[in-house]
Amino acid sequence: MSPDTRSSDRRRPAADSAETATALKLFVVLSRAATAVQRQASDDVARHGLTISEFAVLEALFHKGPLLLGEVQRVVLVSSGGITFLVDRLEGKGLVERRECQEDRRARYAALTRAGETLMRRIFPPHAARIRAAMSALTLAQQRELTALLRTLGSAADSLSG
Amino acid sequence: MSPDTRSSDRRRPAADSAETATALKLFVVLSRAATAVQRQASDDVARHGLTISEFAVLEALFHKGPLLLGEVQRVVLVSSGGITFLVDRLEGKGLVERRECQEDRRARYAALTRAGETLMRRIFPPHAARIRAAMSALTLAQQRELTALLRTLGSAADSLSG
DNA sequence: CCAATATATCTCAGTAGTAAGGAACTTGTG
DNA sequence: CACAAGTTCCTTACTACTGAGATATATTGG
Repeated sequence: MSPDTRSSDRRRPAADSAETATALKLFVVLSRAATAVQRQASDDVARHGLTISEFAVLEALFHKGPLLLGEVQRVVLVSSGGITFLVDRLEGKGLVERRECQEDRRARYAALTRAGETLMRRIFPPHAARIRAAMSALTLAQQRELTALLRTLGSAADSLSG
Repeated sequence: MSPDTRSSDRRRPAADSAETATALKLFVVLSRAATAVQRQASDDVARHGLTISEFAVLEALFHKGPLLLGEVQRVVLVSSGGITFLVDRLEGKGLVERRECQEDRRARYAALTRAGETLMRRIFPPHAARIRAAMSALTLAQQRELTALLRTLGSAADSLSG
């Protein structure tokens, strides 16, 4: 597509290896930054006996109301077996309940129980504040720029896999 | 420190919530981008029967030579039990071997075997090319900028945990 | 030198997840 | 209608870890 890549029999090894080195460095830094920020989130929710994935389910239901399990799965990005397991656990903790779906009897809703709703009202704001604190080494403008770059990168990488 | 945060009794809720929303969005986009890129890497090394973590160990030894297990652990960022398990597996595959350390008999080196060296010579270049492809939605300049922002973010978030 | 502490690896039990396949149900087609 | 194909969730078996504690060795201060 771009003029730089139209020919393949005359390569420029030096430029190629500079590109490779840049990409590899980015890969490492991206993984570490994500891990570091996730650890902040994880430490925070662990104080309430929750994992990040459990919290992500609660957060989706908190902000969007009852969702079909498949919808939750798409938000949380976990396998189908994983979402069953997650909702089982949250049901065991009394924070979430399954409800029937009239229109499609294969499907089930997940919904916050009253206890789940109460818990989220209490712990979501400080959790959000902790995420904000973790990001606060960057200015708002930098955070927006970073978000834009990561969105481009993420959707391009996603589309490579299907 | 900064002029905006010197006072705590007069807040600006609107600005606070804009900051929170930006930070939360960044958190989601960061996690997804990292997952998407890691999936590319993972799919690539899976063709050779390796996990990302196994490949990371091989790569460290390939580029730096024999390393103490603790040093490998710091590079790959897994628990102490995890590094033992990883090196066990790679030893089982004949790609890595443990060696004694004269100066400190508690410690052990991990080193590539000849088979490990051969394998890495063969699979590292196409792996690097795949990472480069996954990043190629961004220009080189954007990749460098992204790296700089992520480095800032990552080390700040790290220092919050100790 | 001895005791206390620190360090490096390993062991073991437990956990969060995946992947593949199956049961129940729905939808589309002849 | 009847049947094939698709979907929604669940089950099962497995995997890659983590975290706490054990073991062996090293270091430090008295």
